[in-house]
Amino acid sequence: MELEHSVGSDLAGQLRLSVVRLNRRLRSQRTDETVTLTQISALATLLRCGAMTPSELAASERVRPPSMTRVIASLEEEGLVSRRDHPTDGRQSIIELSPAGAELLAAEASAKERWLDKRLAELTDSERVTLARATEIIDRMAGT
Amino acid sequence: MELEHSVGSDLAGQLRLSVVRLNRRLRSQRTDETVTLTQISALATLLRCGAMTPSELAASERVRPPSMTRVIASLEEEGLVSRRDHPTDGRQSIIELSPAGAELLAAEASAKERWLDKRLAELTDSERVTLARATEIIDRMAGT
DNA sequence: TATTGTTATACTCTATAACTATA
DNA sequence: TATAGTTATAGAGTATAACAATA
Repeated sequence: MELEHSVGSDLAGQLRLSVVRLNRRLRSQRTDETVTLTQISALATLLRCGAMTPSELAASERVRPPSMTRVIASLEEEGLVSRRDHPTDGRQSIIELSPAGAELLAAEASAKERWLDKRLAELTDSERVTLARATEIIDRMAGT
Repeated sequence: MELEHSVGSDLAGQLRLSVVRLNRRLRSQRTDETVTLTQISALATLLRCGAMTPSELAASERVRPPSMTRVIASLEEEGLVSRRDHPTDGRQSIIELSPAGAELLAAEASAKERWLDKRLAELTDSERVTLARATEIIDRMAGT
């Protein structure tokens, strides 16, 4: 009983390792070269929530402002976001998804030749439903 | 219909972002200081599969040998694993979970004060079951 | 004086390439 | 010559601390 509990039902530990290892796989399998997962995540937030300031984007992505400064700089270089002045506050600026950024996100969503898509295609409908529900729960837990 | 499909059913994209963001949270919320998630993952593999060579451990963890060299070196420094000579091949060595490493894993599993445990405690039983099933599916997909 | 954002710097995690030791 | 492992080096991703500009 005690043993079973400590070995078999450590959901936090299991989930933690699963996430760490799948994250590793996702990053290593990525051969795209143009954008990183971190950049895609920021672009997806801009698509979902609309234009916002760097600080707001950092808060949405749960990273610190200096980290987001670097992500935004790389996205600007590649033309995937654009920056405009804040209408009333000279310190702030507004980061907006560019048409190229929106196109890239759409292409990502329809590119079905990637590693994860292939693995998902091998699952049953029921398993995919479970994963879809899990992503909702995870997003809620992570505050995204 | 088309819009709904492209926005609502990109399971790969949703899962990818959920994993990237939860991984970020897990690493940033970690205040332990003694071991990293990467180290815990390696220790957990040694517990589950038993002693093995550095190459085998790298393959199990799906990282390259030089990456595992560094993980093992840090675990050795902290006394969480021990190394012994391979009985027949002078090139190889055997990495084994030490009693301190096993203790640390047990302590991790029973430390219920951490961020993820608190988030999980706020969920319903049904949601936790969904996550438990999802971890199994993910582990199968990631080949672990 | 407080806030927004950036720059400087450092650490973790991971990779590839080159090297050493042994088979 | 091939294999196991390490060392050297680099890049992504993130952080804290210090600074600049504006409020």
